[in-house]
Amino acid sequence: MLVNNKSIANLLNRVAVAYSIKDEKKFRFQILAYQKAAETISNEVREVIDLYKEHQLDTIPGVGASLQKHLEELCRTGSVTHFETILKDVPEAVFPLLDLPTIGPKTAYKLVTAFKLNNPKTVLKDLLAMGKQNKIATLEGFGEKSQNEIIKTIEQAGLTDKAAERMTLPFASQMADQLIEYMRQCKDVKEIYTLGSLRRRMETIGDIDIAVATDNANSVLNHFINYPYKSRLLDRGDVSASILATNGRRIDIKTQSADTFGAMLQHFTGNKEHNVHLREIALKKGMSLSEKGIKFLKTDKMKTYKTEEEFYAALGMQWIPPEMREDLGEIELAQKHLIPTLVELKDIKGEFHVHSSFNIEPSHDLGVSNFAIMLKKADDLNYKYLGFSEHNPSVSKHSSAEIFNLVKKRNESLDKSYSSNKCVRIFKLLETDILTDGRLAIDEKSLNLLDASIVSIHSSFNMDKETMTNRIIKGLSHPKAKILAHPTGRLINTRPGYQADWDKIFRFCQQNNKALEINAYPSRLDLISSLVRKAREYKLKFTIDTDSHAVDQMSLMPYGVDVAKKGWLTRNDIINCLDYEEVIKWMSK
DNA sequence: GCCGTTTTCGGCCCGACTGTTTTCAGTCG
Repeated sequence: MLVNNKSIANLLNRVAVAYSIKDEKKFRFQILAYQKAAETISNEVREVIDLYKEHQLDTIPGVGASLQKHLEELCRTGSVTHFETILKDVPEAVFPLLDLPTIGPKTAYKLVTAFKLNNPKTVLKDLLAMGKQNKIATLEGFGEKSQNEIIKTIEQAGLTDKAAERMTLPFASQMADQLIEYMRQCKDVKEIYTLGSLRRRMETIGDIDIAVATDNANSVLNHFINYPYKSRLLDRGDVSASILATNGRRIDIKTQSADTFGAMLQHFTGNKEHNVHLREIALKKGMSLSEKGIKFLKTDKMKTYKTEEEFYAALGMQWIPPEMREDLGEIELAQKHLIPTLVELKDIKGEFHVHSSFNIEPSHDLGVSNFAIMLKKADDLNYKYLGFSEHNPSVSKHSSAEIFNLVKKRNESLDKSYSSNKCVRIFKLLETDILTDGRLAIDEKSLNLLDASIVSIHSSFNMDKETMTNRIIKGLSHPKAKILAHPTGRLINTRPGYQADWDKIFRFCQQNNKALEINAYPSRLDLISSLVRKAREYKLKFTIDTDSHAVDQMSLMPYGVDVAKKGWLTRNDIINCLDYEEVIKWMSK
């Protein structure tokens, strides 16, 4: 098998599923351990195979002596005897069923064995046929309702392949904003927040989760289930409900009274690992945590919390920003009261990556808005400066003298725009391609017309890791190259990023005063936050840019700030939190 | 199977909701 982190995480999860089917009670803690290791590995920036080669497997949290041995075997031979022994009792056809909501390991196993569904490729279709023949309802533990539910989910899964993909953060945010606006029409809604991955500002979102503080849950839930963009009701209880929106996305709502709202927000914001870790710490202090509050085990008394600040304080901790709640060390920092003051949108004083409509005859797409409009927008955003980074003039269509003249003309036009505006300072930049051999697409003479250049990869994504690493480093080596734009090249739901040795690149950036871009464009959100955290360890500088090709896209800056916060950055880490003069100084260093 | 500022052994998070049940199992977050 392919030994990349994604496939390893998948394998560990399958073993956990097999343990659940075998004997959930007996293997309860193995299951947890395997799931936790899978989660850690899927979020690990370093490839397990590389860690194996460097004898660093013991540095993965949640991987102990036992799993370490198994991973070594996996890296060495491509399979693990122990895993295969466990998995051989579980038919392959079980796994596709697990993607359906409400179907877990036990249910999937019962269905697959009862109907002898042995083909994982057709299992969904085969099970649907069984349902249509009314055969599921006759199985023990199943009935009419569960049969109908299974039929419905399989039919919908077949129809909406797209729904399986996660939403980008900006898409999910807008969807949530629309719902929140609707919910505010209900007079019983006192406070309303997003929860879960959306509140943690994950780069991609599965479901929308919403919390409401209210004294009348019934009224709020009634309002909710009548949402105009509802396609179907999924659950409706006394305090929570779920609907499917017309775009196929699930929306969950939870309600709680205002005096216990802090515990509620806390409970549904952190990821699983954050919450489990917190509750373990609480137990040692004789406290049991839930969405209702904190129960003190000695007295069996429950204390409620209006705010998250009070809740964390009760645990002897500083409040933790939602973006950080992933159990990546933030709990330990909060115990020591060392949580960093994360960057905020208001700290942003400009940006360096917008594409105007000035026809520089570029290698890639031109923007659609002119200098004046973009400068006006920058002023509206209270920016002090704006960096124009059109793509370099196409190399194949121009001589180097023509390129020089095009850049010069662009600069003159920018000077004119500035003299008629004078509010927002201008940086004369370009987004210059790093060619396959690592050279920059335009020559020295043209580069010297610029204050600095953004550099990026726009071709030959499929190089091997070492070649790509050297290509990027060579591209960044030019003194004018100051910022590596959308560093990994990934496009969410479209293509993964290219392979590169990030440690090597980060070390180079650290030694040569180069910045990494956090690109706020919705399908990019790149550098990704896990790598931002890693780069932060090298004390690197970052820029946050929108990569706007139209003036309205300049409003996407908050999503870049979200990624920066998820990467634990403060305003001191970010170039576009500097004043104009300081940026000039940084560029000339 | 993991892990340690009360432990290298003995712990390991908590509740809502549904469906098929007559007191609970499975799933989800």
